Amino acid sequence: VASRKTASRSTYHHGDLARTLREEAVKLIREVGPEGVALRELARRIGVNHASVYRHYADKEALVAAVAQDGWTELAAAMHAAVTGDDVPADPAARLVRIGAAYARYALAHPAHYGVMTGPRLNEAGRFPSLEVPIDDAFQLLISEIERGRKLGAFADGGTAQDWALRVWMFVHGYVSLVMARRVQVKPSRVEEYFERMLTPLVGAS
Amino acid sequence: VASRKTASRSTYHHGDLARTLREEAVKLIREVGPEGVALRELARRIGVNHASVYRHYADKEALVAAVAQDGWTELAAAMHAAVTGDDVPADPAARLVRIGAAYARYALAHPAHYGVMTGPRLNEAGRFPSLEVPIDDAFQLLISEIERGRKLGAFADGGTAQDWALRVWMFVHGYVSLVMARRVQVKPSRVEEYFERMLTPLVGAS
DNA sequence: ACCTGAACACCGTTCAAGT
DNA sequence: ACCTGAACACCGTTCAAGT
Repeated sequence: VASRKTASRSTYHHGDLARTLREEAVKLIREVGPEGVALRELARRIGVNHASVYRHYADKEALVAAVAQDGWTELAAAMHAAVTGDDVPADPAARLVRIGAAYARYALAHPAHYGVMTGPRLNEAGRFPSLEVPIDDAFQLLISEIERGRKLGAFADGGTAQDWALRVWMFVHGYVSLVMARRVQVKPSRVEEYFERMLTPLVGAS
Repeated sequence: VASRKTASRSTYHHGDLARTLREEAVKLIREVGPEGVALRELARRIGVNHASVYRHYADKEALVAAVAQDGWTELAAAMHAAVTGDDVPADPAARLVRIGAAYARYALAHPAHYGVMTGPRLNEAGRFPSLEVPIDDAFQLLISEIERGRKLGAFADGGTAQDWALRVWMFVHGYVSLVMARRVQVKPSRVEEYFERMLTPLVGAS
């Protein structure tokens, strides 16, 4: 047949509209906050009819869920990077604090995106199971670090490895939320340093 | 002059519309979530013209801020009640855990209301300074409990009393958020018990 | 003084119609 | 196969007009 499958321009003059929508949504969210995303405004900025969004996402919630998933994927990667490479401490508690600090840094560098990731209960009805994949990945990193620590005698009391992983997640999310709400004044350059100072006494690192 | 200042019916046939609006808003938020409040729907339920809302609140955000303030006032009262009366422990860490558990219980009993209280950065531009009053009240309770504990030798390391108060606030908000997002499965009747089990190892109570 | 009706500029979603 | 234009049922906010 005569159709050209390889030509990038042959599919759509914007290239990959689904991807363009997600990227423009991130920008819009950054400007107007997690609540203010509007599909019509989004389409206007890209230069397509607003109805064409529905060719790529079932509805607004589906687009938002895709944006949230992109964010969790990046956040999980940042957490992994925090305990990969040189100058990573060997002390289990210190490693855990590092991972939490990387989480806090990502969230506070992308506050509106983080708002979309944690704000609306997107997968409450099980609509977007793939959203859980990077979230589980991030959580599993905490679990494996804690289990590694337990073999070395850390995090012995206070319940299971999961209990400890949840404690860290609860604390870092609370930290991020309070800094974001300006309940604590922290300069952007001090976000990680202050996080380490706050969490360390709780997990007993030196 | 002939006007009747004392007759309750003479002012408005709904009595106190501002109050009615806030109460109906709480109900509506409970049904549709923190995002779904609509002034027109609110007015429809009460039976007034939607424009009359603007006689009592400058805009939607002002009404939401008033609802949030009502919530913080109730939450602060619940925290005070947790360390008032009989069978309140004397141990400083145990008292702090009790206050946190009362916070968690209130938040998880009124999840949508709590979402309004913590979700949008309502006072970011300093529009609603009175919103800070009950929030400061709640925070001061944490501070004074911690300072009391410090005189007895608790919370000695790890920074100032404010650092410790923030740690507790961060943790309890994170706990509430993760339970609300169903990242942890906790039966409503076990919310306080599980909170105590999670926080106690972090603050070193027996 | 307080409430109403109409108007304005927006939304999300659907669907027949175009190419 | 993919995008468009028009329509529908909603919003928040404003304002002249009613009582």
